[in-house]
Amino acid sequence: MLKLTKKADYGLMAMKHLAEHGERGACSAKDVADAYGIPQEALAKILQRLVKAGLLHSQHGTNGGYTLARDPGKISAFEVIRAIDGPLFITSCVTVRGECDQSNRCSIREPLRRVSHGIEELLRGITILEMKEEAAEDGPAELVTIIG
Amino acid sequence: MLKLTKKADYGLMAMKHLAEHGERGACSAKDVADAYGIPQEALAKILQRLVKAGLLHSQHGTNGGYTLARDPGKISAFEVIRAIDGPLFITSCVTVRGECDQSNRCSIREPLRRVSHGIEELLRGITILEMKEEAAEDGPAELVTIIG
DNA sequence: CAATCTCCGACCTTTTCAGTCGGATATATC
DNA sequence: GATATATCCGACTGAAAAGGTCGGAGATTG
Repeated sequence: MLKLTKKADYGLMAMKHLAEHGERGACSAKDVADAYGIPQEALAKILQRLVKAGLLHSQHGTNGGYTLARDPGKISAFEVIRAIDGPLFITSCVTVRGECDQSNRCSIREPLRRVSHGIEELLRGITILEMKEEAAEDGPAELVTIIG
Repeated sequence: MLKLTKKADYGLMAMKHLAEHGERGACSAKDVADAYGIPQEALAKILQRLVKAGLLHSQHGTNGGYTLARDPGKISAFEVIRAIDGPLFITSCVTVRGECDQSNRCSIREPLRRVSHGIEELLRGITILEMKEEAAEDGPAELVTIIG
Protein backbone atom coordinates (compact mmCIF):
# COMPACT_ATOMS: atom_id res chain seq x y z
CA MET A 1 0.00 0.00 0.00
CA LEU A 2 0.95 3.62 -0.48
CA LYS A 3 3.56 2.56 -2.95
CA LEU A 4 4.68 4.36 -6.03
CA THR A 5 3.85 2.75 -9.33
CA LYS A 6 6.66 1.24 -11.33
CA LYS A 7 6.11 3.98 -13.86
CA ALA A 8 6.95 6.60 -11.29
CA ASP A 9 10.00 4.60 -10.27
CA TYR A 10 11.13 4.36 -13.85
CA GLY A 11 10.49 8.04 -14.38
CA LEU A 12 12.63 9.00 -11.40
CA MET A 13 15.42 6.69 -12.53
CA ALA A 14 15.33 8.18 -16.00
CA MET A 15 15.41 11.73 -14.68
CA LYS A 16 18.38 10.93 -12.52
CA HIS A 17 20.10 9.26 -15.45
CA LEU A 18 19.57 12.32 -17.62
CA ALA A 19 20.90 14.53 -14.86
CA GLU A 20 24.07 12.46 -14.83
CA HIS A 21 24.66 11.81 -18.51
CA GLY A 22 22.69 14.55 -20.14
CA GLU A 23 25.41 17.16 -20.25
CA ARG A 24 27.08 15.67 -23.26
CA GLY A 25 24.05 15.44 -25.53
CA ALA A 26 20.67 13.79 -25.39
CA CYS A 27 19.98 10.25 -24.26
CA SER A 28 17.60 8.06 -26.22
CA ALA A 29 14.89 6.07 -24.51
CA LYS A 30 16.75 2.95 -25.52
CA ASP A 31 19.91 4.04 -23.76
CA VAL A 32 18.11 4.59 -20.47
CA ALA A 33 16.03 1.45 -20.83
CA ASP A 34 19.07 -0.71 -21.43
CA ALA A 35 20.96 0.85 -18.55
CA TYR A 36 18.33 -0.16 -16.00
CA GLY A 37 16.67 -3.16 -17.59
CA ILE A 38 13.42 -1.37 -18.37
CA PRO A 39 11.31 -2.26 -21.44
CA GLN A 40 11.96 0.39 -24.07
CA GLU A 41 8.41 1.17 -25.05
CA ALA A 42 7.20 1.28 -21.49
CA LEU A 43 9.86 3.83 -20.65
CA ALA A 44 9.15 5.77 -23.84
CA LYS A 45 5.58 6.28 -22.77
CA ILE A 46 6.70 7.57 -19.40
CA LEU A 47 9.17 9.97 -20.95
CA GLN A 48 6.42 11.29 -23.19
CA ARG A 49 4.39 12.29 -20.17
CA LEU A 50 7.39 14.05 -18.72
CA VAL A 51 7.78 15.95 -21.98
CA LYS A 52 4.12 16.96 -21.88
CA ALA A 53 4.55 18.12 -18.32
CA GLY A 54 7.42 20.32 -19.42
CA LEU A 55 10.08 18.52 -17.44
CA LEU A 56 11.90 17.13 -20.49
CA HIS A 57 12.66 18.19 -24.02
CA SER A 58 12.60 15.64 -26.82
CA GLN A 59 14.62 15.59 -30.01
CA HIS A 60 13.52 13.51 -32.99
CA GLY A 61 15.69 11.83 -35.57
CA THR A 62 19.11 10.25 -35.54
CA ASN A 63 21.15 10.99 -32.43
CA GLY A 64 18.02 12.44 -30.91
CA GLY A 65 16.73 11.74 -27.45
CA TYR A 66 15.69 13.44 -24.24
CA THR A 67 17.22 16.23 -22.20
CA LEU A 68 16.18 17.91 -18.98
CA ALA A 69 14.12 21.01 -19.59
CA ARG A 70 15.39 22.66 -16.41
CA ASP A 71 18.24 22.59 -13.97
CA PRO A 72 18.09 19.30 -12.04
CA GLY A 73 18.24 21.29 -8.82
CA LYS A 74 14.94 22.92 -9.77
CA ILE A 75 13.01 19.72 -10.49
CA SER A 76 11.40 18.04 -7.51
CA ALA A 77 10.47 14.40 -7.14
CA PHE A 78 6.92 15.55 -6.58
CA GLU A 79 6.71 17.07 -10.05
CA VAL A 80 7.98 13.92 -11.67
CA ILE A 81 5.62 11.66 -9.78
CA ARG A 82 2.60 13.83 -10.35
CA ALA A 83 3.34 14.12 -14.05
CA ILE A 84 3.35 10.35 -14.35
CA ASP A 85 0.80 9.08 -11.87
CA GLY A 86 -1.47 12.07 -11.62
CA PRO A 87 -2.53 14.00 -8.56
CA LEU A 88 -1.72 12.77 -5.11
CA PHE A 89 -4.66 11.84 -2.94
CA ILE A 90 -4.20 10.12 0.31
CA THR A 91 -7.86 9.26 0.66
CA SER A 92 -9.58 7.38 -2.10
CA CYS A 93 -12.89 9.14 -1.52
CA VAL A 94 -11.58 12.64 -2.05
CA THR A 95 -11.83 13.73 -5.64
CA VAL A 96 -10.49 16.78 -7.41
CA ARG A 97 -13.58 18.73 -6.47
CA GLY A 98 -13.18 17.81 -2.82
CA GLU A 99 -16.31 15.75 -3.04
CA CYS A 100 -16.89 12.38 -1.42
CA ASP A 101 -19.49 9.68 -1.76
CA GLN A 102 -19.95 9.58 1.97
CA SER A 103 -19.56 13.39 2.01
CA ASN A 104 -20.67 14.68 5.35
CA ARG A 105 -20.73 11.23 6.88
CA CYS A 106 -17.03 10.69 6.24
CA SER A 107 -15.13 12.63 8.84
CA ILE A 108 -11.67 11.23 8.50
CA ARG A 109 -10.72 13.44 5.61
CA GLU A 110 -9.42 16.39 7.55
CA PRO A 111 -6.75 14.50 9.48
CA LEU A 112 -5.68 12.61 6.40
CA ARG A 113 -5.57 15.74 4.38
CA ARG A 114 -2.84 16.92 6.70
CA VAL A 115 -0.97 13.71 6.05
CA SER A 116 -1.39 14.16 2.33
CA HIS A 117 -0.06 17.67 2.57
CA GLY A 118 2.89 16.46 4.60
CA ILE A 119 3.77 13.84 2.03
CA GLU A 120 3.58 16.42 -0.69
CA GLU A 121 6.01 18.64 1.18
CA LEU A 122 8.39 15.74 1.63
CA LEU A 123 8.40 15.02 -2.07
CA ARG A 124 8.72 18.67 -2.98
CA GLY A 125 11.81 18.86 -0.83
CA ILE A 126 13.73 16.33 -2.89
CA THR A 127 15.27 17.40 -6.17
CA ILE A 128 16.70 15.34 -8.97
CA LEU A 129 20.06 16.90 -8.25
CA GLU A 130 19.97 15.65 -4.67
CA MET A 131 19.10 12.17 -5.83
CA LYS A 132 22.01 12.22 -8.23
CA GLU A 133 24.50 13.33 -5.60
CA GLU A 134 23.17 11.02 -2.95
CA ALA A 135 23.65 8.16 -5.35
CA ALA A 136 27.20 9.30 -5.96
CA GLU A 137 28.29 8.87 -2.35
CA ASP A 138 26.74 5.44 -2.65
CA GLY A 139 26.34 4.47 0.97
CA PRO A 140 24.83 1.00 1.09
CA ALA A 141 23.09 2.07 4.29
CA GLU A 142 20.65 -0.08 6.18
CA LEU A 143 17.29 -0.49 4.57
CA VAL A 144 14.27 -0.08 6.76
CA THR A 145 12.37 -3.31 6.35
CA ILE A 146 8.86 -3.17 7.63
CA ILE A 147 7.52 -6.61 8.39
CA GLY A 148 3.82 -6.78 7.67
CA MET B 1 -1.43 7.53 -6.98
CA LEU B 2 -0.21 7.17 -3.45
CA LYS B 3 -3.74 6.83 -2.30
CA LEU B 4 -5.10 4.68 0.44
CA THR B 5 -7.34 1.82 -0.56
CA LYS B 6 -11.00 2.06 0.27
CA LYS B 7 -10.52 -0.72 2.75
CA ALA B 8 -8.11 1.42 4.71
CA ASP B 9 -10.53 4.31 4.52
CA TYR B 10 -13.34 2.16 5.80
CA GLY B 11 -11.15 0.79 8.55
CA LEU B 12 -10.24 4.24 9.77
CA MET B 13 -13.86 5.33 9.68
CA ALA B 14 -14.88 2.30 11.67
CA MET B 15 -12.15 2.85 14.24
CA LYS B 16 -13.22 6.43 14.69
CA HIS B 17 -16.83 5.36 15.00
CA LEU B 18 -15.96 2.86 17.69
CA ALA B 19 -13.99 5.50 19.54
CA GLU B 20 -17.08 7.69 19.57
CA HIS B 21 -19.83 5.19 20.25
CA GLY B 22 -17.94 2.35 21.81
CA GLU B 23 -18.18 3.49 25.40
CA ARG B 24 -21.73 2.26 25.83
CA GLY B 25 -21.27 -1.27 24.56
CA ALA B 26 -20.09 -2.87 21.38
CA CYS B 27 -21.06 -1.84 17.87
CA SER B 28 -21.96 -4.47 15.30
CA ALA B 29 -20.53 -4.41 11.82
CA LYS B 30 -23.99 -3.63 10.54
CA ASP B 31 -24.30 -0.53 12.71
CA VAL B 32 -21.08 0.91 11.38
CA ALA B 33 -21.83 -0.10 7.81
CA ASP B 34 -25.22 1.57 7.85
CA ALA B 35 -23.85 4.71 9.45
CA TYR B 36 -21.45 5.35 6.59
CA GLY B 37 -23.05 3.55 3.67
CA ILE B 38 -20.48 0.78 3.53
CA PRO B 39 -21.43 -2.76 2.40
CA GLN B 40 -21.74 -4.93 5.48
CA GLU B 41 -19.73 -7.89 4.34
CA ALA B 42 -16.94 -5.76 3.00
CA LEU B 43 -16.66 -3.98 6.31
CA ALA B 44 -16.87 -7.22 8.25
CA LYS B 45 -13.85 -8.56 6.46
CA ILE B 46 -11.92 -5.42 7.27
CA LEU B 47 -12.87 -5.55 10.94
CA GLN B 48 -11.70 -9.15 11.08
CA ARG B 49 -8.25 -8.08 10.03
CA LEU B 50 -8.23 -5.42 12.71
CA VAL B 51 -9.18 -8.07 15.27
CA LYS B 52 -6.38 -10.31 14.06
CA ALA B 53 -3.97 -7.38 14.35
CA GLY B 54 -5.02 -6.92 17.96
CA LEU B 55 -6.57 -3.50 17.47
CA LEU B 56 -10.14 -4.64 18.10
CA HIS B 57 -11.93 -7.15 20.25
CA SER B 58 -14.93 -9.03 18.90
CA GLN B 59 -17.90 -10.38 20.81
CA HIS B 60 -19.97 -13.15 19.27
CA GLY B 61 -23.67 -13.62 19.66
CA THR B 62 -26.63 -11.36 20.28
CA ASN B 63 -25.75 -7.78 21.18
CA GLY B 64 -22.23 -8.61 20.24
CA GLY B 65 -19.99 -6.45 18.16
CA TYR B 66 -16.61 -4.82 18.11
CA THR B 67 -14.80 -2.74 20.68
CA LEU B 68 -11.43 -1.05 20.67
CA ALA B 69 -8.76 -3.23 22.20
CA ARG B 70 -6.83 -0.21 23.46
CA ASP B 71 -7.26 3.39 24.37
CA PRO B 72 -7.99 5.35 21.17
CA GLY B 73 -5.16 7.69 22.09
CA LYS B 74 -2.78 4.77 21.83
CA ILE B 75 -3.82 3.56 18.38
CA SER B 76 -2.17 5.27 15.44
CA ALA B 77 -3.49 5.58 11.92
CA PHE B 78 -0.38 3.79 10.78
CA GLU B 79 -1.28 0.65 12.71
CA VAL B 80 -4.76 0.58 11.24
CA ILE B 81 -3.57 1.08 7.70
CA ARG B 82 -0.80 -1.46 7.95
CA ALA B 83 -3.14 -4.03 9.45
CA ILE B 84 -5.48 -3.69 6.49
CA ASP B 85 -3.30 -2.96 3.50
CA GLY B 86 -0.04 -4.52 4.59
CA PRO B 87 3.40 -2.99 4.86
CA LEU B 88 4.14 0.45 3.52
CA PHE B 89 6.60 0.68 0.67
CA ILE B 90 7.19 3.86 -1.16
CA THR B 91 9.10 2.19 -3.95
CA SER B 92 7.53 -0.67 -5.80
CA CYS B 93 10.82 -2.40 -6.38
CA VAL B 94 11.81 -2.65 -2.75
CA THR B 95 10.62 -5.85 -1.15
CA VAL B 96 10.59 -7.01 2.44
CA ARG B 97 14.12 -8.28 2.10
CA GLY B 98 15.31 -4.97 0.75
CA GLU B 99 15.93 -6.57 -2.60
CA CYS B 100 15.22 -5.07 -5.99
CA ASP B 101 15.01 -6.39 -9.49
CA GLN B 102 17.30 -3.66 -10.70
CA SER B 103 19.28 -3.99 -7.46
CA ASN B 104 22.58 -2.16 -7.82
CA ARG B 105 21.46 -0.43 -10.95
CA CYS B 106 18.58 1.29 -9.19
CA SER B 107 19.98 4.15 -7.16
CA ILE B 108 16.87 6.06 -6.29
CA ARG B 109 16.00 3.91 -3.33
CA GLU B 110 17.94 5.78 -0.69
CA PRO B 111 16.25 9.15 -1.21
CA LEU B 112 12.85 7.54 -1.43
CA ARG B 113 13.47 5.48 1.64
CA ARG B 114 13.72 8.72 3.55
CA VAL B 115 10.38 9.77 2.13
CA SER B 116 8.89 6.45 3.10
CA HIS B 117 10.18 6.86 6.62
CA GLY B 118 8.79 10.36 6.79
CA ILE B 119 5.34 9.21 5.71
CA GLU B 120 5.42 6.49 8.31
CA GLU B 121 6.22 9.03 11.00
CA LEU B 122 3.37 11.23 9.85
CA LEU B 123 0.91 8.37 10.12
CA ARG B 124 2.29 7.24 13.44
CA GLY B 125 1.71 10.73 14.78
CA ILE B 126 -2.03 10.59 14.24
CA THR B 127 -4.16 8.68 16.72
CA ILE B 128 -7.76 7.59 16.51
CA LEU B 129 -8.50 9.88 19.41
CA GLU B 130 -7.19 12.87 17.49
CA MET B 131 -9.28 11.98 14.50
CA LYS B 132 -12.35 11.78 16.69
CA GLU B 133 -11.75 15.15 18.29
CA GLU B 134 -10.80 16.85 15.08
CA ALA B 135 -14.07 15.68 13.61
CA ALA B 136 -15.88 17.11 16.60
CA GLU B 137 -14.77 20.66 16.00
CA ASP B 138 -15.88 20.11 12.44
CA GLY B 139 -14.17 22.94 10.68
CA PRO B 140 -15.14 22.79 7.01
CA ALA B 141 -11.67 24.10 6.28
CA GLU B 142 -10.30 24.60 2.82
CA LEU B 143 -9.51 21.42 0.96
CA VAL B 144 -6.26 21.26 -0.88
CA THR B 145 -7.23 20.44 -4.42
CA ILE B 146 -4.36 19.43 -6.58
CA ILE B 147 -5.17 19.78 -10.20
CA GLY B 148 -3.46 17.06 -12.19
C1' DC C 1 15.75 11.94 -51.75
C1' DA C 2 15.78 7.81 -49.15
C1' DA C 3 17.14 5.05 -45.38
C1' DT C 4 17.58 5.00 -40.55
C1' DC C 5 16.62 6.34 -36.12
C1' DT C 6 13.62 8.31 -32.87
C1' DC C 7 9.39 9.75 -30.78
C1' DC C 8 4.38 9.16 -30.53
C1' DG C 9 -0.38 7.27 -29.78
C1' DA C 10 -3.52 3.33 -29.46
C1' DC C 11 -4.09 -1.51 -28.06
C1' DC C 12 -3.90 -5.77 -25.27
C1' DT C 13 -2.70 -8.72 -21.21
C1' DT C 14 -2.08 -9.30 -16.37
C1' DT C 15 -2.65 -8.15 -11.73
C1' DT C 16 -4.98 -5.97 -8.00
C1' DC C 17 -8.89 -4.06 -5.85
C1' DA C 18 -13.76 -3.97 -4.37
C1' DG C 19 -17.59 -6.19 -3.35
C1' DT C 20 -20.62 -10.65 -3.01
C1' DC C 21 -22.30 -15.03 -1.44
C1' DG C 22 -22.50 -19.19 1.07
C1' DG C 23 -22.00 -21.73 5.30
C1' DA C 24 -20.17 -22.40 10.20
C1' DT C 25 -19.72 -20.98 15.10
C1' DA C 26 -20.80 -18.66 19.34
C1' DT C 27 -23.91 -16.02 22.49
C1' DA C 28 -28.11 -14.01 24.60
C1' DT C 29 -32.89 -14.28 25.04
C1' DC C 30 -37.28 -16.66 25.41
C1' DG D 1 -32.99 -26.20 25.40
C1' DA D 2 -34.53 -23.98 21.00
C1' DT D 3 -34.26 -19.89 18.38
C1' DA D 4 -32.80 -15.57 16.77
C1' DT D 5 -28.90 -12.70 16.29
C1' DA D 6 -24.22 -11.64 15.32
C1' DT D 7 -19.46 -12.60 14.37
C1' DC D 8 -16.26 -15.43 11.64
C1' DC D 9 -14.12 -17.65 7.48
C1' DG D 10 -13.42 -19.26 3.02
C1' DA D 11 -13.89 -18.86 -1.92
C1' DC D 12 -15.94 -16.54 -6.01
C1' DT D 13 -17.23 -12.79 -9.45
C1' DG D 14 -16.91 -8.42 -11.63
C1' DA D 15 -14.52 -4.06 -12.32
C1' DA D 16 -10.57 -1.07 -12.49
C1' DA D 17 -5.87 -0.02 -12.92
C1' DA D 18 -1.20 -1.21 -13.81
C1' DG D 19 2.34 -3.09 -16.93
C1' DG D 20 3.75 -4.10 -21.12
C1' DT D 21 3.42 -4.52 -26.53
C1' DC D 22 2.58 -3.24 -31.28
C1' DG D 23 2.52 -0.51 -35.48
C1' DG D 24 2.58 4.30 -37.40
C1' DA D 25 4.31 9.36 -37.78
C1' DG D 26 8.09 12.62 -37.87
C1' DA D 27 12.98 14.15 -38.17
C1' DT D 28 17.79 13.86 -39.18
C1' DT D 29 21.77 12.37 -41.77
C1' DG D 30 24.30 10.69 -45.64
